[in-house]
Amino acid sequence: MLQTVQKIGPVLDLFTAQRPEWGVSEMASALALPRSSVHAILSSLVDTGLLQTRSRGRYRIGWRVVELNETMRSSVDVRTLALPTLQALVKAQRETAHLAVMENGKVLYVEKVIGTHNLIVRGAHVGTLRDAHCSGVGKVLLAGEQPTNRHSVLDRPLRRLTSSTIVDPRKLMAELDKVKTTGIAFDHGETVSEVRCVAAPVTDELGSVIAAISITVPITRFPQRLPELTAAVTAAAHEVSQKVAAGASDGWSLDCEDGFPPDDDARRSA
Amino acid sequence: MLQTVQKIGPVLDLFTAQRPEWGVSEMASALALPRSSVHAILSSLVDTGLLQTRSRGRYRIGWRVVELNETMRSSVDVRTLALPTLQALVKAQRETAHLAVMENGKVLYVEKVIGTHNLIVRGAHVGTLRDAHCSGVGKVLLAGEQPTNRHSVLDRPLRRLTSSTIVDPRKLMAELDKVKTTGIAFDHGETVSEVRCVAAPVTDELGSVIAAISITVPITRFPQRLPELTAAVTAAAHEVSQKVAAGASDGWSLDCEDGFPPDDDARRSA
DNA sequence: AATGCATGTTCGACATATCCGAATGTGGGG
DNA sequence: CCCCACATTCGGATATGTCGAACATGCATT
Repeated sequence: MLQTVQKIGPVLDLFTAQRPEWGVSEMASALALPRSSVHAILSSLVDTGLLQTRSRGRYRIGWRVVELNETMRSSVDVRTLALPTLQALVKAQRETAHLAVMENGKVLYVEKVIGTHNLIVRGAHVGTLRDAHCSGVGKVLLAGEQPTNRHSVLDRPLRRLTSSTIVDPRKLMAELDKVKTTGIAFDHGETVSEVRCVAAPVTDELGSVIAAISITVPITRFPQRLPELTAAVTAAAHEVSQKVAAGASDGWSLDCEDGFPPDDDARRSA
Repeated sequence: MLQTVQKIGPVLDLFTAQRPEWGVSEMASALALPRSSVHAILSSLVDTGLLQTRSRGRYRIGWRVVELNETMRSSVDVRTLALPTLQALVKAQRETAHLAVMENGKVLYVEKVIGTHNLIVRGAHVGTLRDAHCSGVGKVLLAGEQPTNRHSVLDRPLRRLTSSTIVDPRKLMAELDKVKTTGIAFDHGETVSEVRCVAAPVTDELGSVIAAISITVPITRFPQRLPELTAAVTAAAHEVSQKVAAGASDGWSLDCEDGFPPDDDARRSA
């Protein structure tokens, strides 16, 4: 493993919406590294385009990220495939829907369609990583993991967020088994007391769980809507799973046409 | 400079919409490197989250990119600020609009709103890098560069795409000066013969050109709409520039609220 | 204006992580 | 069942990153 490359992880972690711009010294003290070392990392990242430096000595995320993000979208991508389904789901149910994937033992929200009915559920922005044990999507994704990977989450202490949060590993394991067999997970206020949610797994052509769809409602509307939401989320998840299995046989074929040569040549300059 | 980090540039370049997935051997031959070296790079990138490996030995772009992209958007970002303006522009003019920035001497399209009127202008996808000398946005961005940086583009041969393409550096330099003074650039079929376009610069609070807005029309509709489009694009560019200058003093302030602790802790696992 | 400080950037010798050929796993097809 | 292609691991020669200290640069204060 290239330890030098691994060093960029903690560096990239520092760039957040709250603090999108960093200087060398600030970052050096944040990472407890010498200024010169941080400078080396940052300037190398600028060179690759992952970072950029508009004003002298101030570093922010670079446009290469936009490029990669777009590449990811236009190749087969759960987000792209799921978005129409999510929108239909939200239109029909009028509640906020999420699409999430597992990222290193945590839940990463990758798409979100806000319900016409309400605007709640802040704190689950696209791009945020959250604990997996206390949400509908989290339990769906955990249930779909190999037992080995489950343990990597279950072995460390489960943080309590509300009185309903499952903090006992044995109880959580039992819950996950139930989710695995029923194909549906609920969040009975395990993250935020007043919020309920229903989640279902998106699978690939081999049946592995690759993502989760959820729909979120305030506790007040939950009981009477439970059956309908469960059906709708399950249906949506199945629909997306089928699209995933169907594969990328869509219209991404021809991109570069007349007047725009392939342009594989020198992108980097002196 | 960390040469090890620089090595990831060419690797990331390989991931395209056409070929979003790579194995070690394919990439080793594409890069003319030993398999073991490529493997080291790839597995390190997986570790940072920039890549992921769903099926064994197959590498694709990782979710970290989504995270960074979203961070970029939610911090002050030309795209976010410009989008409403672009949409209004498109709605009023019914023609396709683009937002582009300069990336290493090339034009990078970062936002695009398709006109209700037509669906032309393929080949300028969000995320694509194009030559700067032959488009409206390119000339606007070049005109806004420091003379030094201008040269890095002007010094290498200017590729001819149509009969109207400016390939003489002296003529281009004159054109850029005109653009600089008038604050508007045109593309008279310099990229694709049948396509005309009007572009204007977006500036930051210091007056530096940081992006360009353009509106694109087929040659048939160009003459009679020229004055109107020029005015509209100029107005839109000014509007976005003011938003940029106004800064991030919007609503990005509070993100994490109850039930969602900051979560700066261990994201990486063993 | 001039001075000082804080921060970004460069340099070079030492320590160490990377490189790459070869050996070892691993999965799929004949 | 065997074989092949590919991904992955291993280890010693060597190129590479590290970090303190010097240098440069921009900003704020006197």
